[in-house]
Amino acid sequence: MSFIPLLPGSLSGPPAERSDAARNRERLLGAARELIAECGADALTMDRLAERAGVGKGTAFRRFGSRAGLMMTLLSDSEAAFQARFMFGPPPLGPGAPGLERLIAFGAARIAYVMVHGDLVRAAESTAHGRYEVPAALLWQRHIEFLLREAGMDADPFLMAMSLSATLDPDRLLHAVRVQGVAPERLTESWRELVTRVVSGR
Amino acid sequence: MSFIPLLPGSLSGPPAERSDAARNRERLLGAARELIAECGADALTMDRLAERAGVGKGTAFRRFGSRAGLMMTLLSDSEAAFQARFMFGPPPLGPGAPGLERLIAFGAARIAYVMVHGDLVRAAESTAHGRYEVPAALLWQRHIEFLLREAGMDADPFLMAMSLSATLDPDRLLHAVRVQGVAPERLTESWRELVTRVVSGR
DNA sequence: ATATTAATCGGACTGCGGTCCGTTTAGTCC
DNA sequence: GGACTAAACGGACCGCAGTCCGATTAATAT
Repeated sequence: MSFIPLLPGSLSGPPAERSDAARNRERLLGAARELIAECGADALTMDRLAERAGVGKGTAFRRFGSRAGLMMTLLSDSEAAFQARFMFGPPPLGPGAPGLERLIAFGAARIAYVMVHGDLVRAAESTAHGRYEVPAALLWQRHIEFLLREAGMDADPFLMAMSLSATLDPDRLLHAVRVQGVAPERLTESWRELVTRVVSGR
Repeated sequence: MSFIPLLPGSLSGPPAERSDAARNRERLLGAARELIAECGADALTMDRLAERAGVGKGTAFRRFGSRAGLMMTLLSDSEAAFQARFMFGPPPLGPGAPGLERLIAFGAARIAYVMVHGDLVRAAESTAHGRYEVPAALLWQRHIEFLLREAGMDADPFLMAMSLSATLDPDRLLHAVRVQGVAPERLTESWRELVTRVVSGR
């Protein structure tokens, strides 16, 4: 008679990670955080990362798939927290407030988020095939679409959500602030104007 | 006594191009058009281009600066024509119609333009430093800003123009059509809704 | 024609993201 | 402990955009 193994396998997760793989992942994440703290996210190359972590280059790619995948992993904590805030948190960001107010709050929060995690977000989205397939971006867009419907917008909420997402594109936001010298509060205010007009439009 | 040379120099242009340089530029442009016709713009690499043109790689870069520069050169004719249409052409695209109608027409024309020259436009904008510094994109954004003012928009026309430009971003438009299967007419209609609400807003 | 000079030429070179594949090793079963 | 296997390892390798610099050549002055 044999007992059913409790931990690895069977409980429908990834079939457990080998110890050396786990160790190397931690090494790589640590090295990545070090390098970013020292030289910024833009200067992080996969070669340097592997060298710093004392690991082969192939290992770095097998763990994270790509440079963008690594960046997403580094962001995942703060990103999950952000998602939790607008999906389950207190109003006006979370449920409980009218759609328009939630939209305004969402844009403001996203702008603030991008101002903090800018380079990381940009690096995470700069994947060759499909900048718009990034799960987080899709979720945000669907959230905007939902809020638009909630606020009574009837004209093609799907494409309207796409347009509004484009406005919140990290690349554009960072360019406006860092190159054109636009104050973040001005971005927030403009977003408020935009969604107000779109929702209560015509 | 010596006459002032008529052609090269003096008349404040680029100091004339050497004959071999001109010949190589034509060769490169021809080869580029061939390769794009055969395999599409995405498959055009600077190595293949130089090889096909029977020219060194360095020459290709000196002539056009970068891959994006080459693409811009290839587009310059149709782009100039497009600019002429909305700056000097007949209404509603050109001057003579109310601001809002010109805005609507502009978006429609730009969407149509991107549907035709899609890959080339995308390749021309995918320059490492500054996707938003591309002269044509700047001109479009300023044109939108001007039309917004014309239509009586008072709330931060600069940033509103930026948002609307983001909606017309070639990358996003092509993704919507080619990956998500959105019909171009639907994009045009959504643009009409968007600018109408933004202009006559609140 | 010859000399001068400055622009052009071409291909070797760099750094990058990403892939491949022969080798090593962790976990398991006896 | 020893044999087995599937996974992980690592670094050589690829294609790419872009740079560099010694060799070449077109235009000009003599």
